[in-house]
Amino acid sequence: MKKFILKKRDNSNKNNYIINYKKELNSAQYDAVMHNTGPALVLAGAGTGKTRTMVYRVARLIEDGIAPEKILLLTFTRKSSKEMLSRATKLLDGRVNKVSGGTFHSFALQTLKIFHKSIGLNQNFSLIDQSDSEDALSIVRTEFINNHNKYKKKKRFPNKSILSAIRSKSINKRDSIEQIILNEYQAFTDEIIEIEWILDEYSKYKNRSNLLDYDDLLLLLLKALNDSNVSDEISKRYKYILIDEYQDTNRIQHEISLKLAGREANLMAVGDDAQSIYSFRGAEHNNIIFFPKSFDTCTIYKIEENFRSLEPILKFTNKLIEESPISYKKRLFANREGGEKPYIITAKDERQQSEFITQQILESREEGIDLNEIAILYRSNFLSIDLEIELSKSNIPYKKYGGLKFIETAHVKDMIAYLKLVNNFNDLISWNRILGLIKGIGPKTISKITELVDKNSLNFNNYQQLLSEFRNKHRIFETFSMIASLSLNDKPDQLLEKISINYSDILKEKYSDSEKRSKDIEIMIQIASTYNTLDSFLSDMALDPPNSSVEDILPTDNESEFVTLSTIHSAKGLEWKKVFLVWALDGRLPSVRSNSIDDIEEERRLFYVASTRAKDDLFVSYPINIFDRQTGFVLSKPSRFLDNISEDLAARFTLVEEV
DNA sequence: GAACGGCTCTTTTTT
DNA sequence: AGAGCCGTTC
Repeated sequence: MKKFILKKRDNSNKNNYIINYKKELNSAQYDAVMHNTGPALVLAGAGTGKTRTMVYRVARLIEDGIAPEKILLLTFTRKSSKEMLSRATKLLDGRVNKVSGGTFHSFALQTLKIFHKSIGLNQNFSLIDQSDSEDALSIVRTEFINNHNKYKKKKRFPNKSILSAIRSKSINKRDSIEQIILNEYQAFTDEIIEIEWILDEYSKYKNRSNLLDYDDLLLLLLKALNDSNVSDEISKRYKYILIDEYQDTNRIQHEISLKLAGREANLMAVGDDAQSIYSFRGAEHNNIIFFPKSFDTCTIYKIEENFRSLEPILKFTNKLIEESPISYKKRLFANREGGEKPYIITAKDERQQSEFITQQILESREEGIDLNEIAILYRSNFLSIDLEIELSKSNIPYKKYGGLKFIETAHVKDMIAYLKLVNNFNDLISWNRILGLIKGIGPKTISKITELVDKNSLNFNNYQQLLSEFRNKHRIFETFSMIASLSLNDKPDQLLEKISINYSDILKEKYSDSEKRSKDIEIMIQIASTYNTLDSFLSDMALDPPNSSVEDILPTDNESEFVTLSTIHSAKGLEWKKVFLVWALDGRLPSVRSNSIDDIEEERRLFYVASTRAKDDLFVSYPINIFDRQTGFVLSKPSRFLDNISEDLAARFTLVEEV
């Protein structure tokens, strides 16, 4: 019989990596990158190279022979996932492109497409976005109110967006509707039964239409993962899981993460509890605290050296967050010395604030600073209006993030609705939208027609007989015959071309600015031409739509230099040399709508996220004497988060106009 | 009875 | 830009 001896494996080839990890990373980053198996939590403060660490870890795993498709990288937006992978590709090579991943929602979609059978999901489901979902809720709600006279006139019955928020929170926080109302919507504690009933009807409505909303994606993914066949298959597929922005995951995402990781639990969560800003979406910054407790052992890595900001900015932001009762105290220290203290600037009104910033940007341009290195950040979308006017006046090109997106404009949504019907004839939400475009057709007629669709008694052969009694029947017929002429086999851009021929009449009737809107549709067709299948186009439009606003959807390439205007939320993860945080006014940041201590603390973190975007210069400004309609108060105090900022941390100025 | 047009109000943040 | 309300029109 042969005798074996165990020979110690030679690990010295670890030094044969293509990438010199030791040299290119600091020791905290290096440790996280080299983390091998088992659960790990990486606490990486703002500007400490969190993305860099993830990029290097992906590369390192691949260099160690892990098949790239077995690495699952879950990120907060698809943009950040693309960015990470392209950076890792530059670092290593094309193998990186095979890494699996996306956002939780897009990953859920991919998985449900494969495993739909095991949870009894019809394959041809389509996705609806927030506003579609609210449309459906509104239909159900109106019907309910019409059937119950006592809600007709009197008091405030929750509107569609509140209903949507309640449902969404209940799913995302894994809590009952009743609990959510008792905890967060006390104004409606007397209507719990009614709300539950409406939300239940809404679910049925979606089921009949074969539609899934954002929350359903997560809920069904979790359901699928609870099937042991699915979860076994999944654990075979993905051996190493990395999750970014863990502080902004919610309870259901946490549960999904644990399921995905399976018994091996090669799960690395990365995040910073100081930057948790999505609690309105059910995000639970405590997830990051609970994370290690979900396992017997969990390695924790802290990365605290800040490479982004000059020291005075870091001192300022450290002070901002110092009073926050977050659990993991980090001490960020600066790698970059020099620079000036942040400016805190009082403007007498909004106009003056806009003019000042515009002037600063013009001066920066004179000094040779690239406009791409400048950002203006604000709490809420509508706070940018005056700035936009002023920037346009001075011919400063800008690109706006957050706010009304291309995909959310009425005409684009209309076009999408036609496409969805090609894919799914039972999509009642799209029928509602499309039929509503026809002149002479209102809610009553629509509900009669959709009822026929719902009963499966209407089709392309019999619509003329069934719908002949209606007023304006010819226009209804036109719509039907147009949709009938569309085929699933046509490419998305061809479909849109056909639709737009019919739609252009509607557009002209409905809008005074129809020319502008029909240009948008041309742009839409261009975007669609990069897709081969309707399904892929529609999925992307629901989960990964072009996220800048209408005007700058297509890079008007000759203008490659632009200032960024963004909500703080949309600025997450990004950085600029010069950052202007505007409207740092008590009542705007924190918003007057934030009341509880938790709300206020989240506003503080928002302030923190905004200021930590700055590399070299930070300007915090606020106008005073602003009348707030909601409260009836005049807002004239700077943000309370600036209260404890002493003169050695920031320099305060008042704008005075030169005479 | 159903749909329309014009008015005012209002705007946290997003997958 | 859009949503909701209300008086007017078909």
